[in-house]
Amino acid sequence: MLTRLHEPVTLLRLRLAGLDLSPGEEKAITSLPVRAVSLAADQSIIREADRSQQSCILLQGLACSSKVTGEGKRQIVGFHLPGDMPDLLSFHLGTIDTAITTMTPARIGIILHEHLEELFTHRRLAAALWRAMVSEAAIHREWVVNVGRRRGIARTAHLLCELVCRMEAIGAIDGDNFELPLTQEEMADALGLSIVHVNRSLQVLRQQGLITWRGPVLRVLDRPALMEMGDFNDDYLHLAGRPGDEGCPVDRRSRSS
Amino acid sequence: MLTRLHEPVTLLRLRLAGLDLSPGEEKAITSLPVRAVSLAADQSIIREADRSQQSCILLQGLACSSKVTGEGKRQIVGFHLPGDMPDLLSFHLGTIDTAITTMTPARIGIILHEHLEELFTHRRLAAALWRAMVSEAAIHREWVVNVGRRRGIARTAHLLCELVCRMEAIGAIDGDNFELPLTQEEMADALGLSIVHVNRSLQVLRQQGLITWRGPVLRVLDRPALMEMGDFNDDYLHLAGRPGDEGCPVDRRSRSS
DNA sequence: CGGAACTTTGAGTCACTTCAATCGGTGTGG
DNA sequence: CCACACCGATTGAAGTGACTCAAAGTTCCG
Repeated sequence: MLTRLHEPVTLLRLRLAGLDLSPGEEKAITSLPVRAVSLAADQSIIREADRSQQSCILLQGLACSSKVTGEGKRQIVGFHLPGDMPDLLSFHLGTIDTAITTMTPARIGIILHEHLEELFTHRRLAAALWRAMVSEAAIHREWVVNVGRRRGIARTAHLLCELVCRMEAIGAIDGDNFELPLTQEEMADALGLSIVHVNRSLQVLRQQGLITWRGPVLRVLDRPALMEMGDFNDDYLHLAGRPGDEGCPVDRRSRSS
Repeated sequence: MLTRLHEPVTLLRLRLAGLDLSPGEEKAITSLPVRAVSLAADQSIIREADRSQQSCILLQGLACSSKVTGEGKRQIVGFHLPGDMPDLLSFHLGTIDTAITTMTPARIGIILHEHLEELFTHRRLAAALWRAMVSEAAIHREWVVNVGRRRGIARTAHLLCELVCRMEAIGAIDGDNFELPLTQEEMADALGLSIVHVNRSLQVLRQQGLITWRGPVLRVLDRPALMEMGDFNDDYLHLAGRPGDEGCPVDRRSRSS
């Protein structure tokens, strides 16, 4: 099904949060040809064949990027939420060095690189994509710290905090509840821990009254305490509307195009 | 000392490896105003004050980005070699969430963001900077895997392999020797290990005849074996000249500007 | 009701850490 | 030129966080 951006536009907008678009920019986004595709859980998002021809935007559902070591151990290196463009880098690199997999049933919008190029001709849109890319890299850096220097319990709490904040930023959180349909195995692969250890870490968080996690719904009972426990500070997420995060010079200028 | 790009240009070019520049692009680079600054080892590269006003390019020496946990443990999240632009992201984000520190005496070139903007108007140069950014992110992802899923010895070997390959890519390697003036403490902070364990891991690598590391000079005695030991594959570095790494569509097109 | 997938629990083991001391090189002041 | 101090590398030994193995308990779903 080839369509124009309807719901996607609202998502793309979230990524550009804080930007009021000029008519030209508006049009560039809404006229972007996008093919919407539905996927089951645990499906690879990347088809070998057309790697360097297209990228996608996650519309609904949860996905992750992962790599596997020579010993067969999997490490998830990042989660993708609705509005993210997990394989945007293929546009610039021509290859992708991670597997990108849905973790829930999902819908993605596929955008051909030739069309994506259009967006890049708008400097402020290009800058917005830059910012998305750069803040993804910032998340990776924090993950290195998390996996490298925090022990199991803090590490687990930290990841939960990140997910809460990111979910919140895209409005996918309801009070203190939100859907987090991850298995403990997936948590383990994201945290560089064993399943058993994740299970025990979560028990501690529960016993201390910080969270509840029954079924797919995570409830954060005591956010400050969870952040404390996870040594968490959301600066690295570069969420919109923070002082010092004004974006690049291009944005601060009057609208062009 | 305000200067024009002399030696820096050769470095910037390395980043763009494989691109033959048009006269316009050539000029954009060589006319870029750059202030060269010499720094001692263990100096912070970022001065609080002008964070969002300028970025730098590392001309000589070795630097790293690091973060510190609430418990005071340091994690190095990436190394910077000559030619890298460690704080390029400040151009897009306005803030930097890591400390950037010299690890040896170093020279950096400081470029004002207003001048950097000039480069971004050249689409192929902008694309080249994108690629630099994106491949840095790819390195971060591999670090997450390394720290999360490989044991001490493999982890250590893997990092050495990365440094060898990156050094080689910028021509900073002589045969199998190259200058790697890191302390074991710095290695430990990069690997998420204790100093003691790094020391013992290195001993294994030496005893197995894979490396020699006396003083600041690392010699790789058996590269294939070291790569084997470190479960290393250099795909993620996206070094120039690899099949599938043709860069983005902008590059594949005829020169503009 | 049965089976698959996930969670939870227990117990033993190991990789890695921490603590603490020694060794070796290098620079400096006397 | 030597004594001392400092920094980094190395070693030993004890402790522990996290892993592995294995089994049992749950939940979900056809």
